[in-house]
Amino acid sequence: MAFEELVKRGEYVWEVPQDAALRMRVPGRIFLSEVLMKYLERGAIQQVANVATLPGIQKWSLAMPDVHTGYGFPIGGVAAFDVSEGILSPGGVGFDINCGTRLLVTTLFKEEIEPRINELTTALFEAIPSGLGSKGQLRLSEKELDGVFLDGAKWAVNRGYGNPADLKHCESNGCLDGADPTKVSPLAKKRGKPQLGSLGSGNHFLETQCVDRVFDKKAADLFGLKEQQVCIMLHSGSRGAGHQICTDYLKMFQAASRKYSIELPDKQLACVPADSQEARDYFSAMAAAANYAWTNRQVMSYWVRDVLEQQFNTTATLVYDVAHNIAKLEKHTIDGGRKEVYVHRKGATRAFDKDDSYGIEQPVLIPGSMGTASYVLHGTKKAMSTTFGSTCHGAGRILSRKAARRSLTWRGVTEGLQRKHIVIKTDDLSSVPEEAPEAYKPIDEVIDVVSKLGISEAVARLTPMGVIKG
DNA sequence: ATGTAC
Repeated sequence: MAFEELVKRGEYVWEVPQDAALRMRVPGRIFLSEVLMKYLERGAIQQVANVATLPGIQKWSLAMPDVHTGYGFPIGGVAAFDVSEGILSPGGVGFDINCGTRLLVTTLFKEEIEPRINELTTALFEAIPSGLGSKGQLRLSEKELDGVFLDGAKWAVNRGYGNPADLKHCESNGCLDGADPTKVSPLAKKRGKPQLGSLGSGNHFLETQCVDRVFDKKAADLFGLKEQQVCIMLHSGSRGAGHQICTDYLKMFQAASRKYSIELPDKQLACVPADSQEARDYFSAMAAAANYAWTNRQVMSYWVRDVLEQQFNTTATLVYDVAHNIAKLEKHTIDGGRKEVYVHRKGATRAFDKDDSYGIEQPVLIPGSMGTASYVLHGTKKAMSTTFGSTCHGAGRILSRKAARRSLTWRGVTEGLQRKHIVIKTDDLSSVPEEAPEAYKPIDEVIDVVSKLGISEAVARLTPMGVIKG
């Protein structure tokens, strides 16, 4: 599968034709502008085609404009599988189960924060543990950890880490049904237990941002966002627990794929029938990891609020919290009928046209790369009919971590941030070149494509003031 | 992404 085979189906819509020789069951669709086409990897096209061969796939194997090559499924990939004829695949969710984004809005405005951004960033850095292997401040018992897996963000709110209103503003209210801690391995529990309330590493971040532009005043007002207002954005996931759960089930599914005679063009696509015991077990463990991630972001929000209270005698309101690595049981209209499907979103964000948190379309949060803008959007009807209610998840990597380290320096990147008056704090200096804006696609272009496609609509643009890098 | 390896 190569570039020459892509067929233009519309502005920003490129089809990967259904190739019988490859046993594709549906065509692929990749959403790109001419600018983003330059970054498209051959491997990502192949992965879109590979996913199209999996049993029970509906309509299309999709890739968002921030697509890049991942483990089995592309990052930026969306695929829906029939609940009875289809499959579940850990590679379609990703290692960092429920990696996601949360936005809090403060009562402060840019000019109030500007003179104190250094001390605020330092205080946040000291309050929220970050980096590889970082541990949280909580000491959980086995039983409490099971509670986190079962109840998600509600577990934290019940213990005073936030308020009940927070839950209303989380995707799925911060808890996925069907979680079962007995389906989580002892090793995954051991890794997860000390880490609750920690940021992690890599592209995870905590940023102090300000609203740079409002595009949709009605939605922005409802979400509580005004120009120049200061926000805190968190990008984090399920830490070692989710990673271990993914590893455990991938290993199990390698053998199970053979048992169920599922032919795979790539071993990394290991999967099992959606109605099998193995699939039920994976879904229960994945939901537990998803709930851990929501609890993790909820607990970190508590420490953010604690810092705001101490430093500015104020607090912050939760705007929304989205998952962008998850499989969910959803009903969609497919070929005129309503159908239950497992939607795999791997580096893709839910963008429903309805949501009960504000009574309008669902808020969508898209983090940019370090030093660049982030966006608040909302979902659309068009997303419901063309992408199973999904949109992009971020800028999307273009340089590998290694390539970024080779071509960029800590000093150069930090100076670039300084020129934009952005303060940065990190324990891991190697993360600075790896997460530099130059290592990612231009976020404004990605947002432009999803907006022009109509699969989400921009509400506000946020620009960073202080960055904590994991 | 990740106690950066089966």
